[in-house]
Amino acid sequence: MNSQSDEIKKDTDFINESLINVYDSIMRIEESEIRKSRFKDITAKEVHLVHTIGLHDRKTTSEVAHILKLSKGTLTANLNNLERKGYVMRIANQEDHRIINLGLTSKGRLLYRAHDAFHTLLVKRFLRGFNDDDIRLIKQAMVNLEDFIDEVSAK
Amino acid sequence: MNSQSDEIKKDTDFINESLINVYDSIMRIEESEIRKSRFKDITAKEVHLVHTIGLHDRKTTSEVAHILKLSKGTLTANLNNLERKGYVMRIANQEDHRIINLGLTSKGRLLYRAHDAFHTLLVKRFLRGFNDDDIRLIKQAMVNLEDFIDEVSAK
DNA sequence: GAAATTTAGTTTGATATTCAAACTAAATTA
DNA sequence: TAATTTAGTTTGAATATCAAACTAAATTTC
Repeated sequence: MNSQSDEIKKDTDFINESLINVYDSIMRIEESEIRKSRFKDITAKEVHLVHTIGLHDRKTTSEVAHILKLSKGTLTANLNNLERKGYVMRIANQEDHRIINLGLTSKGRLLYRAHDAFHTLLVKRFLRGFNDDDIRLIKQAMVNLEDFIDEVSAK
Repeated sequence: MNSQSDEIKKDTDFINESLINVYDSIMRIEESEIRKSRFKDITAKEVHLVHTIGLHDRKTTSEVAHILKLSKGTLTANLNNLERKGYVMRIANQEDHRIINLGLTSKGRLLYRAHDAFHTLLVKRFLRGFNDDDIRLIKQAMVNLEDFIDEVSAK
């Protein structure tokens, strides 16, 4: 093996370890940043749930449970907490009285935007120094990863 | 805003959502793949711990707890499970009888390698179709991300 | 159109995970 | 040698999770 391919092996190994390490750190930072702000009663998991509800406005409880791959019972418990803390609202569905649609309160939307701003900053730094072609290339790598995930999930 | 920068905004938004989505999926897939193999009694968290112990052989319990950012009590509980299942061993330290060094059993090393093989495949697919320059570029993006994480963690 | 079935969400009961603080035993320092 | 520090475990409390039982509403079947 020559030094050129050694170099590339080192790069792929680095990418491998990085992919493993990065997420835990992001979750931890997200929680600590959010707790420095006015949202002191929120965990990383709860931010994630608020993000999902904000992204999928007025979806039903079952739909959100499916998106997050949580059981309906677990989601009910989480919703109780987030409703009590004033971030999420349950909206009775007028057509079908079995259905509860979910939405964010104005406090919930504030949290959503604060979290979104943090992520925008994160991605800005992730892509720092890259031109448009580079960004397309990195996007393609993420598409590859999602394709792989879909493939393995489907089989 | 012109259509060119619209395009790039869409790419960065995609990368943003992707970064959030991908990890959960990877954890889920890892667990389901590992459970299809001969290691049916293992959770994703436990694979992660086995990976860490494999990577940092013969480290002390406190060192591993620090690496994983777990309390010592939590690690003790996890070690009890993994020792019972036969993946991890506690090795009494001869110089200092307070210290327990951690290592993998041969079954643990098998799991370590199976998990590693899965990750190698994952990264291979992540980098599919890219040349050496592209890979260096993607590595740089991961370095950017780790730098950002370090920066925010430090402050 | 009443009875049976299905669906949406909640409640319940059991199990897992985690942490901080108290604790034990060993090593180091005074 | 006594006091302190260190490494790891135990304990007790708080959370999170799931599957299964349950309730109420809607749909289907006869």
